[in-house]
Amino acid sequence: MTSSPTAVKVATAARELLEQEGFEAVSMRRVAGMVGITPMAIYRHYPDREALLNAMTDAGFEELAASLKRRRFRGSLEARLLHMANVYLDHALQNPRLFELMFLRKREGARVYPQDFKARQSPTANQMADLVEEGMASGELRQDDLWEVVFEMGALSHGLIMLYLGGRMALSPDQFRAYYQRSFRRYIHGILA
Amino acid sequence: MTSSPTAVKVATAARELLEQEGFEAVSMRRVAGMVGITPMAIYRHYPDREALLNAMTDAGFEELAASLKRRRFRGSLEARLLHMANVYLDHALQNPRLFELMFLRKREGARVYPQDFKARQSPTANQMADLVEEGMASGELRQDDLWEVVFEMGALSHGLIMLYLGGRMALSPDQFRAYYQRSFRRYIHGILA
DNA sequence: CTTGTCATGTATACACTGTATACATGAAAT
DNA sequence: ATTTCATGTATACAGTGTATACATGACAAG
Repeated sequence: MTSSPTAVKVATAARELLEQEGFEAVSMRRVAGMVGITPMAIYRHYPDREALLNAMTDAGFEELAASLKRRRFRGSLEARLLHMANVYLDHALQNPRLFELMFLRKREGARVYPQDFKARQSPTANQMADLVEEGMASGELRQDDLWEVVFEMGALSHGLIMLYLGGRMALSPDQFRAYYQRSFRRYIHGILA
Repeated sequence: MTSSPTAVKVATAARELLEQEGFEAVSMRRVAGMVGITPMAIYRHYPDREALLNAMTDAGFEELAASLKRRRFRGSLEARLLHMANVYLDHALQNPRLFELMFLRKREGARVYPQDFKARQSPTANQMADLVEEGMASGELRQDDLWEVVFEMGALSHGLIMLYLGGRMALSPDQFRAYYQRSFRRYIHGILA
């Protein structure tokens, strides 16, 4: 748990490899080579490759939560929701492979809907939930299941981001960001006339 | 192109392996073993493993398009939209691993937004687009960018399904289906009071 | 000072992967 | 009868994760 010096060297090497050559390129041998140790030495710090990858995604979640916490969100409820979604998007665009790892990979210990979210164990979702709850309390948002709304906003967000990062949208980052925001607005307002 | 007998044997063996043990278990050696040929014999029918996987996802898209075409959708616009989304969901729940393969994996030749969709090269999206277009024409839906709406409905759908299939939601299939429908309705109506 | 403990590393080996290369076989066409 | 060609096999190589056994060096106790 108290990560040793080489443990963090391993983690940062792995992260570098991840972002530059993708998930499959993160092999024990290559990571070890970058750090200057033997492949088997990694096993002194991580039980297996899976655990190494998990450590990277954990770090990713912490960063995301931190950068959400760092911001001050002002303006209308809608503006704040959009602003918050944008922080998500920033994180995704700046660490695309890590983002895929965070949300695509099946892994033990991932937060599970609804219990872990209702227990407020997801720092990233909590912030969104506070905002939505406030909106429902003030009457600006329709009374509804809080966590259903929050979770599906996340699903829409990830759905779009995954398709974009997966190369299924021929848009520049700026174009995608604009579309992403329009999508969010449509979700909030609905598409009915 | 004109797939030989063994080519389809290989494909069906691969598909079986996929649904039963997951994507990583689909190895050339295991598939070959099931068919009763040498691993290298597969290469007479598919250039490499990647191509074999692509063939499986192509088949998946064809099946999905076919089962969409088979249905008759009636009732209100909203009912028909929901019904259509449900067909998607059926396909996902019945072929979960294949579905992941279809939408998660990065692959050459995947349809790209917006050009391939506007050129109506996605049979599955076309059906959704027709419905939305009709709604916009009749004035039931707000005038908006047709393909943005269609594509983001797909993104919401995939986002939810991927999170569910990825084991991030502790819901029974029926519970998930109900949530999935509520999400869709919220997208259509918006969440504002 | 010595001795043992323990964290950290190495070396080797095994089973598994995709696939390049070279060769075999049998059916259909000339 | 001979050639051609599709289809298969056999072998080998480079890569993977990781189990097992051993080495080394810092530090604490006697």
